[in-house]
Amino acid sequence: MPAVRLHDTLTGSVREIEPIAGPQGPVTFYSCGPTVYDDAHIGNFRSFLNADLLRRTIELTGVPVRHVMNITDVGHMTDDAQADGGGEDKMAVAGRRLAEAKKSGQLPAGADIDPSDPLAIANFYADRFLQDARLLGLKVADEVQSDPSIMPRPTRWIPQMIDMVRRLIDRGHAYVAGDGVVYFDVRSFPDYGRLSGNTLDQLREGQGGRVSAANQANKRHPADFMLWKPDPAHLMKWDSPWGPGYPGWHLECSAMAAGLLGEQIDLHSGGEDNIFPHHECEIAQSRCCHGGPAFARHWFHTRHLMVEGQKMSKSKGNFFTARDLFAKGVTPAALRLELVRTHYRVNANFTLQGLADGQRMIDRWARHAESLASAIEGLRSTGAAAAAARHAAAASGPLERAVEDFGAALRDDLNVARAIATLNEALAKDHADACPARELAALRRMDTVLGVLDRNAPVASKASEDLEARVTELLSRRAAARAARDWAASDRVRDELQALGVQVKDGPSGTTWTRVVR
RNA sequence: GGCCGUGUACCCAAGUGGCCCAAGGGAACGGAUUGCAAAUCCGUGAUUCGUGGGUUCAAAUCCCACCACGGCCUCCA
Repeated sequence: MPAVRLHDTLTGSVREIEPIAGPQGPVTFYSCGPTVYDDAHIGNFRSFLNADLLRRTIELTGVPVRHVMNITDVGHMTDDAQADGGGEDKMAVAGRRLAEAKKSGQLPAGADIDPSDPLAIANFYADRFLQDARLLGLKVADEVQSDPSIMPRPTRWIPQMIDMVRRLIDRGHAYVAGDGVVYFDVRSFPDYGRLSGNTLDQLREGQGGRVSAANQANKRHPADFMLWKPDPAHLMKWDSPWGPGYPGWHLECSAMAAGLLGEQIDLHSGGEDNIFPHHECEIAQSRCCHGGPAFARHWFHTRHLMVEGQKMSKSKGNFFTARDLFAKGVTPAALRLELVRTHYRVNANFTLQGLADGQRMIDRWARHAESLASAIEGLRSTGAAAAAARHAAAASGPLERAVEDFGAALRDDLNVARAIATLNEALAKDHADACPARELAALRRMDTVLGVLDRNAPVASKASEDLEARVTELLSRRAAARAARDWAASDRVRDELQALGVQVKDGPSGTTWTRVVR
């Protein structure tokens, strides 16, 4: 099967993925994962899910992927902007927030953690992230259960980071400044700026409004970034040749990618905001430490997610977490599709309407899967050997024929919209003569990438159970009214259900209901 | 100031020189169905691609200018 063609941020070109290990793979793929000071929001998940979509697309071509995603549990500083570390430790901020939540009884049941223990805070949010990620079908979050190394935590990689700092100093790419901080010397790496376009002569000191001249005094160049900060007062600290302190925040990915995947890797992903400075700095560190022509062969960056046409940011407070939406009755399938259906190199606009649009599409796919399954079951139970033989000999059905185009669309730089259109077109075609087993297999194969058929149900919770009980009670009242042909009473109950956000459907085989997302 | 991305129907969105009087989904509308609905199924739906020029036999697709929106330039996915 042809290889996946993918855009690469570094060269700006679309190229085939050619695994370092050879055409049979595996493809080595490192994704910048979440920080665990708080719950991940849907913008984070757009980036993680696009990485997941990429790895599933590669796997669809028959090439295995070794996908690593870190979980950043080191408490970095709120004012990392100052590059030499400043402000407050984010883990401490999270701890204070948790302590307050604990006091007011807002902590979820069973979450009895010590808000002064940074690792406990990190683990608390990491567990919640993994729950969300599994619901959304992030494959790496499933794999981590049998292979913990696949989602590494930087707090367990400090020796490797220290080793990298030492090597960078030895090779003349880093120095200890007057304030005792170890900095990377950007002028020692001529390619600095190639990824982001922020070359040293173009970089404007403090253009982001966050770097003050005073904090630059100790550095040889304003763009020099911190590798190790000695700070005995820091919440999390480790011994090092430069005194007890903590590592710079770019270092963890360089160390873990090299340790788990190799000094050179095939793919590296992150959100677009990671391009600079994070990935620019990673490239500098990794290449200067390990040598070699490249760090990652392909850089894969997902653009930001807007919400209802507005920029989403923590400060604006217009962001949703995955859990917020699950609590509203949004299915993981709908959220997954909504976050992945817009091409990764375009800003996506997240809307409740879009979520509903996608849900209808998924429901149609799911109905087809069910009807195919029951057709198979029907043939089996009637022992229709003749029909089975006819099906086996039948020409390919519409879904089976769509698989190739579906895959081709995805292989073309992840053209999800075209892939979905291919599927929808096939579904609208007549498949009366097609073999249901082969058709279902084809649909399932396409779903190995989309990943929606098996997560198309609302997430159960205490609230959803309460709602269900209430709805069941109202529905039986309505059924009684309908049996008595008391339409007025029946409609009153339906209005009541509507007020609860429940849509009633009377079908030939009884009444069903769904939650309306508002 | 530098780097980058986007502008296609009411909404989301594909299309990157002829197969485009432009895919797919949703909404809307019409029909079937229904106690009435919802859901479902069938059908309708842009002679036009931010604006203005240009190149070409041929442009949504290439070039120029302009307008608008978004991202990054050391917190951020």
